[in-house]
Amino acid sequence: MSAANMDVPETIKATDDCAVREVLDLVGDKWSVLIVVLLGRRTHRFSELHRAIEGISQRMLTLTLRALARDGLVTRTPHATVPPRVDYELTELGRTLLAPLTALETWADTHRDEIRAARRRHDDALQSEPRS
Amino acid sequence: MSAANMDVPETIKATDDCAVREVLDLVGDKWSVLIVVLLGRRTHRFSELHRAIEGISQRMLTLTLRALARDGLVTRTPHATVPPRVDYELTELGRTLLAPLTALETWADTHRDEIRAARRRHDDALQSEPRS
DNA sequence: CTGTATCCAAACAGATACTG
DNA sequence: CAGTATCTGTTTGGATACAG
Repeated sequence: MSAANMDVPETIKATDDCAVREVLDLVGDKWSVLIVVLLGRRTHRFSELHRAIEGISQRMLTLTLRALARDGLVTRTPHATVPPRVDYELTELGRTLLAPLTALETWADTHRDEIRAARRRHDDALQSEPRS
Repeated sequence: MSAANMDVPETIKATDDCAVREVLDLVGDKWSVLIVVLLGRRTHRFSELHRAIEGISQRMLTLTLRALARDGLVTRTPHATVPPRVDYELTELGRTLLAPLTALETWADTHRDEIRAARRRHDDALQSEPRS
C-alpha cells in the first residue's frame, strides 16, 4: 500500500482523487497496453507496430502513439531518411509502468480460467431459471 | 512472470493471447475499479455504492455491478426485506485482484506529477513550434 | 513509409420516467 | 430500495482516400 491509506475517504469521486482512474485514462483504452508491452521489448518503428498489433487501424495506431507520447510514456523519433522512418521507444517513465502492468498480466493469466468458469456458471444460471 | 514468457511472440493479437487485454476488458471501464476498491473495504449495498461513487448513474452502477458479478468478481445478495436490500461483496477472486490494482494505483500516485509535467511540456512544444 | 482527413457505424453512457 | 426501459447525445474506432 502507498503508506497509510490516508483517511480512507468514504466518498470517492471518479474524476477526482482516484489514482487508478488516472492510469486507466492513460492506458485503459483498446491498444495502449499492447503498444507499451511491445515497446517494452524493444524499439519499434511505425510499420512494425502496425504489423505486430493485428487488427489495429493506422488511425488508431497514430492516435494512441500520440497520446502515449503526450503523457511522456513513449518517445517519437523521426529520421529524415528516404523513405521516412519513425522510431517509437519507451521512456524511463514508460518503463516503470511495465512492472505493474506485468502484475496485472500475471493476474489475468492466473485467473483466466476462473473468470471463464464464473461466466459460464452465471450464463447457465440464467438459462435454467428465467422464472421471474 | 508467469513461468517462461513462452515464445515471446512477435505478433500480438488484441483479441487473442494478450492477457492484459482480458483484465482491461473486465475492469478497464470507467467505474469497475472504483467499485472493486470500495468493495475491497467492505460490503456495500446498492444505494451505498450509488452515494459513494459520485457521478455514477443508476444505470451504469447496475450494468457495472452485473458485469462484475458475471465475471465472478462480486456477489449479489438480495434480502427479502421491506424495503428490499441488496448487498454487494467481493468474491475470493475479486479480492485477489486488489493487489495488482493497488500496484497500479501506487504507480499512478508515484508518477502522477511526471505525467502532468510531460503533458505540459508536450503541449507547450506545440505552442512554440506550430511551424510546419 | 508515415502519417492526415473525412465519413460512418457501433459502443458507451447520461437523463428521465416507470416498476416490483 | 433497487432496479428496468427508453431515448438520446457523445465517444470510439474502422474504412477509405489522400498527402508529405
